[in-house]
Amino acid sequence: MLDPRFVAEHLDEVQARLAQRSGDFAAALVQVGVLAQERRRLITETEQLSARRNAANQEMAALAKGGDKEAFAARRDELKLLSEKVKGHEDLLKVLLARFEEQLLSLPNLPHPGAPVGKSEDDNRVVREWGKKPEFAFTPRAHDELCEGLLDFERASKLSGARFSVLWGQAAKLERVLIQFMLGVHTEQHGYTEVAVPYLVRAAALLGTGQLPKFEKDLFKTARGEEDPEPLYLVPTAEVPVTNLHADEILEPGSLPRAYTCFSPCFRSEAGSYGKDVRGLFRQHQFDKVEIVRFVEPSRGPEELELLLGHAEAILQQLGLHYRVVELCTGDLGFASQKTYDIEVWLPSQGRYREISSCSWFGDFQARRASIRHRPVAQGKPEFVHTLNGSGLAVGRTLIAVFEQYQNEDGSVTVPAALRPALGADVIRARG
RNA sequence: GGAGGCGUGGCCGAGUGGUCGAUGGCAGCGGUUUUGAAAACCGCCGUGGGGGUAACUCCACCAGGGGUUCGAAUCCCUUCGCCUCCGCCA
Repeated sequence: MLDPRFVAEHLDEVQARLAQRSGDFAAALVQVGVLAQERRRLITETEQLSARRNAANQEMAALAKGGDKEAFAARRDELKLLSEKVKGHEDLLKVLLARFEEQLLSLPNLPHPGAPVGKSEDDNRVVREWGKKPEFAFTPRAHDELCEGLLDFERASKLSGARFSVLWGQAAKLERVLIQFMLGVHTEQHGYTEVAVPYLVRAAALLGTGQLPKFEKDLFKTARGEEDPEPLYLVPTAEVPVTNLHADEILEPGSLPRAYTCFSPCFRSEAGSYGKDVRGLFRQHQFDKVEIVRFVEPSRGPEELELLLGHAEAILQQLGLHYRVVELCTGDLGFASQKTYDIEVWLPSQGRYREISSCSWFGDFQARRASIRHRPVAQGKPEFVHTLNGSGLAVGRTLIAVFEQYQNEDGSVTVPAALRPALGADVIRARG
């Protein structure tokens, strides 16, 4: 959520910066401006009335002690009216505050001033490339044509429909080994604390990270019985439970930065992506991901993003996978993010780079929504932290990249050196 | 699922419906004392919001929501959470 005060006092600037995003927020902003003024007026009025009532009630206490019944009764009738007036104002204020917050929650984060301005992913800025495109003496195949029999979409469809997968044998094991490898690197080399969290969360958690209220259609929602007053949602990313670990907390001085890594399956309805990436593992309703999340001091935001990005890149480097880093332009930025780097891995069968990680700096946008604060100095005022997160990495897509970049002419796949001991094999072959 | 109990500030723990945002203790912070430390003593020590350059001031919050009342931490209803006993169970 944006700072309500800042928005109210800098409507033009906010309008200009949001205009760089995709989507139209002009109308919502006008609403916010009007509501902000109305809010201030109503608060002042309500509080003045309450102050009057409070003072009068103290006189009542004295009268009650004094025992002057007539004066007490007369005053009481008068005060009843005042009390009702206060209640009326409080009700109005409650409604207005709810509307104000609703509008604010619908606004995305302001793009960072340094972010490249653009409309779509074509305007993203390439930051760097790492490694070399693998050369093949044959036409490279798509991942779902390699190691035949290990990736089973027919049976997945029987169980759950489209966009699910079943992995057999060495593919299943590779998935597990990749997870283990990634968690190992982040905990042992990058100083992250591993955490295991629930995969079903309340709406409040999704509100905190920004998936709700706007993107409910992208989520899987569960319900206990016909009418569930508090439905739970399947997590679309571990970002949600992990970031919200510190919701409604004030972290004591010296406790930042905090760095957590978490494996989780991720569930996404992929509404609106019909016809996109329908083949193979690339876009699934359920996929595995290792996430890295950082809670940091606001002044450290920029360096922390570079650090986090480096941690995600390290996985690809240790696997020897060719990739590039792009900085998202303002039009391609996610709802909650102010600055994002995507890591795109090279897929020989498609002849292009595809997203395998997204590393974002949210400023205090999520911290404000989830109320995650820290105390910079003992006895000092709490302030919002900055949150960052990134995929480190999407496991299924890493499996795709390994398959494709390490493929052999006979359809087998050479195992990257870093994974050989854990996998217990140098080559993965078609199912016998 | 059945029966009972409990939810107060970082923690513990008071609080006959009327200056209670809340006594007290612990922890924390600052200071005095000390060669140093401990102890002792003094002071500070919740969050959000409104107004003000500021000093400061006002409002709200005693699990959440609703109600009674001139007035609610205190009474009533309700939801949630925790604990104990019984049942069921991976």
